[in-house]
This record gives sequence, C-alpha cells and structure tokens, in this order.
Amino acid sequence: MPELLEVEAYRRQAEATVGRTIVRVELFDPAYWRGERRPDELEGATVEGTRRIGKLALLDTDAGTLGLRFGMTGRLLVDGAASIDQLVYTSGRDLPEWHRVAVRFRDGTTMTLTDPRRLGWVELDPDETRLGPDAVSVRPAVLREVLGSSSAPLKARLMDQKHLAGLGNLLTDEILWRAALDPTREARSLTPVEVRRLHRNMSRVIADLGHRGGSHTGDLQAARSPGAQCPRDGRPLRRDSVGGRTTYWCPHHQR
DNA sequence: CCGGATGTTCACCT
DNA sequence: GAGGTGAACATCCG
Repeated sequence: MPELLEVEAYRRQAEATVGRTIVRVELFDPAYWRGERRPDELEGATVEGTRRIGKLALLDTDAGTLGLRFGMTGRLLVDGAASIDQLVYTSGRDLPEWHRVAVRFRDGTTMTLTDPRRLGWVELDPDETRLGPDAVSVRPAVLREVLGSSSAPLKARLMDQKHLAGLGNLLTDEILWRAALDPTREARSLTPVEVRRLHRNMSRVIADLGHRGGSHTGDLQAARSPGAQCPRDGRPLRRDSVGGRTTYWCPHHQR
C-alpha cells in the first residue's frame, strides 16, 4: 500500500521507538536485508529519531540509520499495532509468515515489518542521495527545474524517485486529474502557470488524501475500473500505460 | 486459471 | 546520458 502518505504514517508510528535500545534484529527472511552492513551491528544501539524521504522511512540510531522500504505491500507494526491502514488492499489481514524483520527492544517491545509480497527491504545506512526532494516540501521553483529538464512523460517524471521522492501511481494519477494535466505530455512542455497549478494540486491532494486515510482514497481511485467515467465531467476515462504503469485519466479535461 | 496490483531495479533498445 | 519497454522479484486477490 505504501506511497508517501502511508510511509509517513509508519514513520509516525516508529516515533514511539525513539529512546529505546535495540537488543536484537531478527531476520525471518534473510533476503529482506540488503547492503554491506549487517543487522547485528544494531545490537545495543539506541534510536535517536525518525525521518522520511519519499517512500523511504529512516530510523536514526547511534550506530547508523536503519532504512525501511515497504515495496507495494509492506506495513509496519509497532508494539503489536498497525497504523491507520484499515483500507489496505489486504483488508488489514496479517499473517505471521509475512513477517520479514523484527527489531526487539530492551524494554520488551517489538517493531515488525510485515510484507506478503516481499518487495520491500531493510538496510543499514541506505544511500539517501539517490532520492530527489520530497514531494511534501518541494518548492515550486524546484519543481519547475525537475520538470523543465525532461522530455519524459509528465507522469513518469513525477514518479521518478531520483528527481522527486514520494509520489506513487495512485497519488500521481489523482494529482494530474485534479490539476487537469495530461499525464502523457512532455514534462518540459509545462508553462510556468501550469507548474504552479500542478504544485498547488500536489499539495492539496497530499493533504486531502492524508486526511481521508491514504493514497487509495482519491476521487479518481473510485473510478479505477474499465469503462469508468470521469468523476468531474462524466466523460469516459482512458486507461493507458504511462511510464510503465497503469494510468487512468480524462482526455476531456486533462490537457 | 488468468490478469492485475500502491515499488524498485535491471537488461536491452532507440 | 536520457528515456522507453518489458521483465523480474513473490504473493495475494477478484
């Protein structure tokens, strides 16, 4: 389920672990750990804070930074509880065999990453420089630079994590639908006025869907099925592949 | 049985 | 170097 909104919810949950000392990192799925540094290097480390860049959640400790990647179906359980994800595609179900990593703390509590599809991973000291500015805080001028240098389709550029971090397939479709912009347009073809409009709607969609409960709560999401109509003007929606992802959009008002 | 799925990465083209 | 496509990863769901 995770795009930026869900990962932010997980980060907030992980805030509860700040100040706790790690006694053990249990790896139920060895393939889930990536990178040079090993999980046991975290034993005895204390969590000092949490951060998020795009879809990457970070736990800073005095022995390094633990990076959490959730793939498409990863979730975080802190102290046995999941965050606000009643609307997950799995209907909130959680099976023990989906548990990939557990971080045990000295006070007896546990933080678990559960992920049925195993497309996520965990890493100590991940390379944060591979990510562009976070979509939540990006300034309009920076967004203009991100778009202005690219001949890629607008949607593909917005989802390219090394240029702009955090937007996934659902958020991006919703943002472009609300901003009335054609996802297939060349990114650099946007006028300054259109970039402003895009930026404004990006912020609005992130805020609105955050309140509603996640990336899947958009107006367009409800219409994500074959033969669906645009919730704004009732015209037939198109279903195309843009940037390698299924894209729903309204050719009537998105231009 | 089949197709599709909120993500990332890689090989192979142009 | 940039960008596109398709595949792979592994599993669940309708």
